[in-house]
Amino acid sequence: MKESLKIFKALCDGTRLKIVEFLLSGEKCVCEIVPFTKRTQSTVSIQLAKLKNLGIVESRRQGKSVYYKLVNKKVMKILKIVNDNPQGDKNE
Amino acid sequence: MKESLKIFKALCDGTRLKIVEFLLSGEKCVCEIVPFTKRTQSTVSIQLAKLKNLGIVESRRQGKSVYYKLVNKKVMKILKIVNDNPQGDKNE
DNA sequence: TTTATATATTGACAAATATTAATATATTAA
DNA sequence: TTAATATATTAATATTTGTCAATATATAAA
Repeated sequence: MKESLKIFKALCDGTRLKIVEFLLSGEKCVCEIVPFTKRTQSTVSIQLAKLKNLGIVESRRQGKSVYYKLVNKKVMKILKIVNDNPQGDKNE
Repeated sequence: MKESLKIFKALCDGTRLKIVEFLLSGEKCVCEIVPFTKRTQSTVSIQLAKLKNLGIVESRRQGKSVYYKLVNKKVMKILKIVNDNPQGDKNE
């Protein structure tokens, strides 16, 4: 699949978008992500797996916990743009 | 719906992404978009309507033809980033 | 008005997707 | 080893989605 399409498919679901935006502030444990998203543990686990397959995040295990972090630079840039609130014009 | 989610939902389908990238080079007639995407006329028309509802494009009629153009600045910026091929690092 | 052309809409359908409960796996502690 | 905890996977289900053929609408030409 085209790289750009992969990125947009990764971000086009509310749960995944929320996860990725949470990860903007750094690596997070699944046990933190689940309550943040207000979804069940299985839902979050499934969506994390999709983000991983799409090359957006990476994970590492530490003891019983698994930590996820954003590894896609383009996604980081895109989220900055999207969350930017320009003051000059409506949408500069 | 959140603005960012709207943008990603707009771009997460192959047909819509192709249309939007085509429109990066300027306003286009539906009669040009259809052959470019290699989809049926009804499919293209439906996807154009979705892009319009999501605030990504606008249309104007001129005689029998309808022209569409990109009007979302953030989408333009995002597409530039996504289609950028950095040479320094894998993905700088 | 009638005909031709361009685009939009509808209805049907298959495929993809998100969600959850239940279960499995992995790790650590007892 | 057994029990407890954290995360992943599976199976079932409901919903959404993309596509197309057929039809409707709008405009212009004859």
